[in-house]
Amino acid sequence: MRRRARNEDDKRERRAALVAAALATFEETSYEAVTMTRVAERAGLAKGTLYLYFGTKKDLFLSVVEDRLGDWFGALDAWLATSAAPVGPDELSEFVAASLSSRTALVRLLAILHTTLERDVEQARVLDFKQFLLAHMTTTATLLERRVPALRPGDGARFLLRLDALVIGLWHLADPASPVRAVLEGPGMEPFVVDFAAELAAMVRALLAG
Amino acid sequence: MRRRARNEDDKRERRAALVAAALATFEETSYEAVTMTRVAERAGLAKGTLYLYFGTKKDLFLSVVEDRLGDWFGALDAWLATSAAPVGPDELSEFVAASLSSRTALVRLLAILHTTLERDVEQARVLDFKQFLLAHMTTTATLLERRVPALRPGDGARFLLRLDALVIGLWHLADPASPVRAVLEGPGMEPFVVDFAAELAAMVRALLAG
Amino acid sequence: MRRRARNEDDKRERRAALVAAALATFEETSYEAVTMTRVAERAGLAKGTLYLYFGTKKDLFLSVVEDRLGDWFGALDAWLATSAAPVGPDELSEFVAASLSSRTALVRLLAILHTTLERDVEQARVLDFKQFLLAHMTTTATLLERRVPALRPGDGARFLLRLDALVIGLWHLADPASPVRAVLEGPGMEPFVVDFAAELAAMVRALLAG
Amino acid sequence: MRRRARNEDDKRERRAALVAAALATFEETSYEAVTMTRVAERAGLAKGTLYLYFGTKKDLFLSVVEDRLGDWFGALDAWLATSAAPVGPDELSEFVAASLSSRTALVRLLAILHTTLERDVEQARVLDFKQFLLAHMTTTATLLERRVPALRPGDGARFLLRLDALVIGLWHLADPASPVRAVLEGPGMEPFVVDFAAELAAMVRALLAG
DNA sequence: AATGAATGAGGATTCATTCAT
DNA sequence: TATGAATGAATCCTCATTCAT
Repeated sequence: MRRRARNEDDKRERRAALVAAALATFEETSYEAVTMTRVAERAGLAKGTLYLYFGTKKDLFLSVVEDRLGDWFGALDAWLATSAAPVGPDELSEFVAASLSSRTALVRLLAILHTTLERDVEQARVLDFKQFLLAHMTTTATLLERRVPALRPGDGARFLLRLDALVIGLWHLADPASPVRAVLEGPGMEPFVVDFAAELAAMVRALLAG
Repeated sequence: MRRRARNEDDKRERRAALVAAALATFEETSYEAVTMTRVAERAGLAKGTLYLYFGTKKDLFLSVVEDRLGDWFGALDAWLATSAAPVGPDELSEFVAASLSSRTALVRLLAILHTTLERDVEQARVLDFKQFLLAHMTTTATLLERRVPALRPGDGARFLLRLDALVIGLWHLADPASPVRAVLEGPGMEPFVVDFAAELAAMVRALLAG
Repeated sequence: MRRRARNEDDKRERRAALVAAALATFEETSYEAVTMTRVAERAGLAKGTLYLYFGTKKDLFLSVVEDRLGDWFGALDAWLATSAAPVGPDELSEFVAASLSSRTALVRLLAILHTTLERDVEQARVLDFKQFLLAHMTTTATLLERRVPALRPGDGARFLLRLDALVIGLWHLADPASPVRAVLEGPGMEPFVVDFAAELAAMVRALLAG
Repeated sequence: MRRRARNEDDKRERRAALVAAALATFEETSYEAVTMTRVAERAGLAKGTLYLYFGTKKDLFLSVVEDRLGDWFGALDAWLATSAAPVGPDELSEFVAASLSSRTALVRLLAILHTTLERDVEQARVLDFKQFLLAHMTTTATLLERRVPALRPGDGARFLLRLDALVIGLWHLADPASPVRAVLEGPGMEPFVVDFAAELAAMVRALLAG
């Protein structure tokens, strides 16, 4: 038996370790392939213990999303806070595309967030999650509206939501299953091949321009 | 035993009946909830007979997608062929949003196409499906480029692909699971509420403008 | 539609063609993997036609056994009829082992004859099969008793039956499934490796001597 | 819910109970007719619990074989260890035939071991099984070589393997399906009727003599 | 707090055989 | 005779979650 987590700090640490274990396993495989047993083992704990910290698998993964999303919001906020100079559509779209392309796990999670992770979850958990999102969105929206002239006051949150939609949709297209990938290598199939980063940048730019 | 489908016409008809049964069942429930047994029963045939026409559940549903997508492409093509007058971004985005909003089943299918229906399918089936798509896309792309000034030659196919991405992403946001829906009715959650048709129209317009 | 088999000769020919198709398919795969559809296709006929000639899959395969067994009995009889000189245990066991080793299909069929082919078959079909066997056994037994001094009058049939047992048992040991084969290649596993021909010859010799 | 098996002893006991349930069900029916559900029910456990102890149906039945084979090896070893007097071929063959005739389940399992139970199994499981066999064979072979003059040093293992072949082959002949049994009761069919115990004893004797 | 044994729902698929044409 | 469309039975296994200890 592992050392017991008596105080709040210990618990927080243990939660973080479990989230990290879930993330690492997810990065190697897929959401379906991640079993609660594997996560617990990876964290060096028993399955039952995992359930002391996260009530369900979806609860756990919503926490993984919070973790990764927090990381990304943090990076974006930091970037926006670097200076006070106006940020053009090109600059913003490039940063967004690059910062997301290098965070594959986050993108993959967003692609299943609404269809899988948010289904059949306790309403209270959803509330927590949405409030977490809301807090980050509000902060970042404000920063965006301040630095990006293309975004008028009140457009920040909408921009982030639309970005979410673009990320989800483009990832679906850009990440074909292996038999599909094989087919798309054939002649004439070029129209179906999507470069996630490039296309995301282009569409974000168009959005800011349009 | 049902009357036998001897000639090609009978068979085509029976295939169509099975696709219709699958579609109807899907419209009432979800992809997971559709069992091959239910589909067969609904069509008044034995399960084995269903497998005579469609090798797997995914094969069946790819055919449903082809059916619904063909229907939508047909509607779009017909609309584009109505006159020869230039079609503006507003007009096009409105038509697209309206034609898709009234085709919920199609949109729901697109939202799971790449993540579910195209996974673990025979490569040959994927090839058929993609060629079907390609044929429609090519036709429609040509019509679009002819009628829509905002689309320059060669932009038609890309437009359709980006539209696919938008549809998928926006549907994910616009169709929350019921506990999520409940949460989104709370105060301050307005930023998360997405009106599929309106948002799709807006983003398509932006895309054509940008 | 294939030319109809009107007279008895045509029918016999067609039966033979179907047996040959079943045998060829069996040689390439396994009993389970042989489907009635494949056999019919291979013979250039429809499945329904196959059922005009053989009531069940087991009926078909019993006929394949009759065919292959007839061939082997013929070879043995011919060998025994070559001269009138006494045949020693070594000679006989060598011939038996060699003639069976070169007839893999027959051996594989014998290995599943009693457990699979003879289960759930019409009694009438079994009677036919056994009478076919009996006729051959009687003939060959007589020849054996005449030429092989080690076999006293009345021992021929029993010898053939014991040979059947040996063939079945040794084939089971000599033909491991692939994961077993892999394990048997490991150190210390030599006792489990069986050379069908050699072991059969040895055991037949022992039987004639004992 | 059944009392939980916490320590190793409890688990061993539970494994044994499941093996016993499988064996009992097999004795009443056939391998195919034994469903995992029935075995679990018989043991008073849930299906999932059964899979906690045995990964697959074949894994379970290989354990049943180990159980029954261990029992038989034990009986043989005990018999061989009774005294130090030389054991003649007649004595040995009688004991072998009798000990196996009274262990129908074991014989039936051996008859399907190589064709069914050892097919499509994890290589690791096969390795375990073969090592179990090897251990018993080695022990018993040594005892045999010590007590049975007819077996020279090094002949013990081969004897056991040949015995396996005889058991398998003879059981196939001695246990006809019911329509076959009916046919064999007819006139002239006596050559096909096999008395397992008698024939096994005779062939073992011949083997030791030859 | 920690453990890990126990639970049990849930569905696609194959193919021998039949029989309407 | 020939065809091939229609039939339908039958079962293993996974893994999130619970709860006794």
